[in-house]
Amino acid sequence: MRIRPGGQVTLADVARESGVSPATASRALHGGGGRVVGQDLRERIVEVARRLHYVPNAHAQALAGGSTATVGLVVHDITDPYFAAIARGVIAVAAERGALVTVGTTFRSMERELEFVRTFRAQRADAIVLAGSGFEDADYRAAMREELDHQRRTGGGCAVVSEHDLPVPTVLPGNREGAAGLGRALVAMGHRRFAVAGGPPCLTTVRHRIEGFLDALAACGVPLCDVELLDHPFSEDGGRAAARELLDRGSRATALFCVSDVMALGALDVLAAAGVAVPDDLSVVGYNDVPMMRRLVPAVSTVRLDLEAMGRSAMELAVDHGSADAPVVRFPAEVVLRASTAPPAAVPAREGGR
Amino acid sequence: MRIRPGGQVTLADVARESGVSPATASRALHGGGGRVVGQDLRERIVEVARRLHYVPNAHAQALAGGSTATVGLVVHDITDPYFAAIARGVIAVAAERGALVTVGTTFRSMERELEFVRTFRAQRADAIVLAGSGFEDADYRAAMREELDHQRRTGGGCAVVSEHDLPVPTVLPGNREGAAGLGRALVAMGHRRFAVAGGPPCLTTVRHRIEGFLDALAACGVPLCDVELLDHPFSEDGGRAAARELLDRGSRATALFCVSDVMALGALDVLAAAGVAVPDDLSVVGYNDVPMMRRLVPAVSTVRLDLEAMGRSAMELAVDHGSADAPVVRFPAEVVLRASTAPPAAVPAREGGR
DNA sequence: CTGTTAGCGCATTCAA
DNA sequence: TTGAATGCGCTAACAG
Repeated sequence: MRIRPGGQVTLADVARESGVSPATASRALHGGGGRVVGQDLRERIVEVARRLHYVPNAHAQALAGGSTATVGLVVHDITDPYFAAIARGVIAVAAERGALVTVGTTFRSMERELEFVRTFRAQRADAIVLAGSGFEDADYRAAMREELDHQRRTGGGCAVVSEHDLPVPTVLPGNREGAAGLGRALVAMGHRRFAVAGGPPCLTTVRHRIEGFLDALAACGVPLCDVELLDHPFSEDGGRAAARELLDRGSRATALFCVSDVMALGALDVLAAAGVAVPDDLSVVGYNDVPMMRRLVPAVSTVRLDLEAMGRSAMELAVDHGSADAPVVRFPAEVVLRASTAPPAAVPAREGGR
Repeated sequence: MRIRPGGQVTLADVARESGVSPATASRALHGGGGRVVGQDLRERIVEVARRLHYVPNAHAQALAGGSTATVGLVVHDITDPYFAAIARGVIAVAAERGALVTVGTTFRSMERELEFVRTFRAQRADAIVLAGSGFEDADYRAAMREELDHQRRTGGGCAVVSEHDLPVPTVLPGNREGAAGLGRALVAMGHRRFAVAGGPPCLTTVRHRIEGFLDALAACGVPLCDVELLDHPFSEDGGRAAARELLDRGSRATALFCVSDVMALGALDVLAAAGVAVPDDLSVVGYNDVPMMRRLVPAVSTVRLDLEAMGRSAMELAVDHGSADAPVVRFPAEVVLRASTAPPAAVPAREGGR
């Protein structure tokens, strides 16, 4: 970025122009230190500041010991409605507390994620919130742990959303349980052959959802060897790729579990283009219940998470907890069955199934 | 926010521990000033810094004359896909240039918008981008003009998306033309009686779209007194309210123009619940072509704007232009007719209409 | 190549 | 109530 030339109006300018000392100007403008400035004097100073368009230098203020009133939020992709909803919650609480939110977008890169945390630490953010899924990587985890550790040790707050396996305040969405509930619901409907469109297993969220789903199937007596695992990016395009793979390999699955709504969106696109009828030929489910899912035709079955509340909770945990404790707040997941799921054609809705 | 207790590891600590001067440590760690530090010495210092978990204080760096590599982005609502798309463009370009983006969410309050700009100025942001519509308010405009003026005068960049009538770099989406094209298309289809679900006319974007639409209708000979103006908030809920008003007053309109897709979404919800068939009973159109519109059933006719490109362009304008010039980059709007629009039932698709 | 000196703009001790 | 002095952590001159 460009170097900024001088030309700023400083507190000293305001003080000189008002005929007072910088200290007095500072007190008049920001009322610090419990000290009070004479009514008329203050008014005069404020007036001069306005006339000069004085804007305090936030860096100087921070450096001189004041608070930065800044919160760093790390997300994978701000255009993903999942993160948008969480961000909304975080921003709302931050606003209530007079803090500004800085959003860092990592596009799912571990290096970038660490880099953002370091940058936020450099900015001395009052709190750092990690909204994205953690990675299944020992080095990453150790590095992140150290960063957050120091963040807290130096008086800053932090919180993570999703399982990161880090000793910091954590907001835990029901991933295993929700996916398990979905699995049971599908089995109860009569499905026996499944495909799972999963993101990369290095994402903890992905792994948990898949495990929860498979565990439930196994518990219901479904042979897991019949489950096709489609491993693709955790994105709309990834969903598209998964659906294409499904089609290409001539899958016999009657139900497709996409580990996120966004992936389901992509998959549905490809399926529609290929003439696959949902749910008649194939039932499709997603995860998160972002607002769009209920409006599609057919409306998409999914698992509801109160994303905005999770964001709010994360922000609150981040600012309200010292380095001592690391509370965990769990958010329940609720299976929402809609029109994109139906008993498989081969197994009419006969009672009892099997 | 909480005050941050001390405990930070400083450059001085690293220097002392390494047995060198702070200046040397600074150079070794950040390689500034063209000066070079001896290979082995540097390595030792870097090692010490790592061991101590040294994180430079960004405020001190900024204060001492370095760049802040920070960009402030002001939006009305980050969960609105319109802004999410623009933000994505802004973030992408900022990332290319090594800058971090700070997002401020105003929820359409003029005061908050000004407050964010002041805050970004206080943070000495390298650039400030206003992504939301401007307001039709002389005081607001004058205040914003002064703020941005000073931002630029002090070496910072800035840019606005949408008509703000400010002498700064501007990205202009086709609002009047797009809305006019929509109006003509609807008239060509045979529609004569219209309703317009508009946001508050104090938003410049809203006013331009409505004016463009009405002008086109007038040019086509449609009596404007037959156009019902529904004035509601510029949001999904506003769209809902507009549709309810339409229903309540027993409107005879055959086509509903919603000034944004998000409003159209809300309106469609209410219409569906009320049993109004789209497009058979009522044609509905939106604006912006956010990704969801093409997936709804019926797919929604709208006006396409390349939002992400607009965001990219704004960011580029902001950093590449000094206070001298204020270029205007126009982005074309393209009418996209889909299934939510059809000739009105009363006027079968007879050639020529009228 | 490295150390020394001097501020960046502000809030906050202290003294008056 | 106000003013003077100090230092936050760092970088950018200058010397050496």
